[in-house]
Order: sequence, then structure tokens, then C-alpha cells
Amino acid sequence: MGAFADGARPSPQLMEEISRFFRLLSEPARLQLLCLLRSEPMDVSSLIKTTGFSQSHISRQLGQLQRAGLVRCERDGSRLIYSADDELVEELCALVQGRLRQRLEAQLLQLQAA
Amino acid sequence: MGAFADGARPSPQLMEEISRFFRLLSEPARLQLLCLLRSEPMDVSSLIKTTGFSQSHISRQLGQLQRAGLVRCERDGSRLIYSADDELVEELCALVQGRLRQRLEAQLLQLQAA
DNA sequence: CCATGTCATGCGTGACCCGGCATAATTAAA
DNA sequence: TTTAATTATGCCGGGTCACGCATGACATGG
Repeated sequence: MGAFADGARPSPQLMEEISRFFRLLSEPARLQLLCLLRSEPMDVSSLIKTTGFSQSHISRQLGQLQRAGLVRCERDGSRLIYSADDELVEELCALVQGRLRQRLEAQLLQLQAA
Repeated sequence: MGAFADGARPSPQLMEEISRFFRLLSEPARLQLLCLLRSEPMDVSSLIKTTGFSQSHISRQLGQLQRAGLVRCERDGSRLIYSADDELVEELCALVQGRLRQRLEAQLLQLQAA
């Protein structure tokens, strides 16, 4: 809180780090994978069947998410079970979704007024 | 809330829209402009002096933020005063910042344990 | 050991976008 | 109207990154 609301200007380095995090969520594929793994841990093959993305693509995106600490994986035989036990992404998405809704409602009202 | 936590899979379209919003915040320049305008409404010239970015660059980023409804502007003589009266971005940044902190602390503990 | 299934990774391509330069558009001043 | 100031926009080079193909690394079953 304190880093933005008060008079102190936020440091560009912090902005850079925060924006890097947002960048992770700026890709629909990654966001979709995150939400899927939040509802249920899955291995890569299941993710391929569910999303239709290629195997290499999914593996890469999971790698990025893992390096950011948003997902983790454990072996089960020859398969790797990925999971996401963090609520942060859902909170962020809920806030954004609320804003999108409220914005569409405003546009609707504006149309009705005309 | 209901769109992610329960069993219902989030629609790809919604993911796409939400990710588009995150993409806006994935650029350090835009995030910096947003935070500056949150603390105080400014015109483009002041933003140039404060950030050091080029005029065309700032104008473009402001355009994107305006189309997304994150900033608005009003004339004052020949200048355009931009302002951002939305708290959403600060909430999002605070959440992300908290996560970055907590992650660094975890790494620190891990180093001390070794 | 060999074959199979699972996942990661190097390589190449194409698309998107940042960011600056030059210029147009709009407005105030002379 | 002409000039200067302020902001927006067309154009383009360059960098980043998504995305698929092919291959490599690893674990398991026969």
C-alpha cells in the first residue's frame, strides 16, 4: 500500500519487477494453464488434451510459471504432476474481471441514455 | 470469485480479455505513468520531464491506458491534463508486491538454512 | 538392453509491439 | 492569418516472444 498511495514515487526497479509479473499473466495460454491447475493438479498429457496446445508450448509455459513460483511439480512414475496452490492469481483475476464487468455496464447505460 | 474457484472451467474468451488487461500493466513505462498520474494529475510535458521518455512514446501509452479506461484527460488551455482516479491498479500492484516480498524472504531463509 | 511413453530443449519463423523520427492536427497567441 | 506550443499519428527498425518441428534426456515395461 504505502509504496504507491502516498507522495513517495515508486522506484522504476520495483515497477520493472511488478510489470514482469503481470507479463506472466498477459498470455492467455499461461492464464488458462494456471486456472486449470488451480482447479485440479494435472500432468502435461492431460493439459494437452484439455487445451489443445502443443506439447512443447505447454512445457515452456509451465517452465516460466514454475520459475516464478506459480506452479510446482512432482513425479508420479514417468509423469510429472503439475499443481498450483496459490490463490493470488484468482484474486487478481477476480479484481480485473470485476472491473471489466463494471466497464461494460457503464457502456450499456451510455447506450440506453442515447 | 465464482468463475475460477469452483469446478466450472473459465472460458477462453474471458481469459483472453483478462490477459489483455494484464498486458497493459506488463509494460514498465505504462505502470510508471499510471502511478505518477495516481499521485497527481499532469500534462504530457510534465510527464516527459519527470520520466525522460519521448513525447510520442508517452502519448501512445496514454492512448492505450485511456482506451482501457484507466486514465482520462481534460483540456486546460492548450495542454491536456491526464489523471487516473482508479484504485484498482494500486490494489493489483500491492498484491503482486506482497508476493514478491514473500518470495524473496523464502529464498533468504533457504540460504540461511544451508 | 530395447522399445515406449513422457517431458524438456535447441532451432527457426512469424507476429506483435516498443520506441524514436518526422509530420500532421489542434489550439492559443501575436 | 501566421506563428509557436502542445499533443497525436504514420512510418519503420529492432527486439522480444509465442509456437511448432524435430530431437534429446529420462523413466518405465517387456
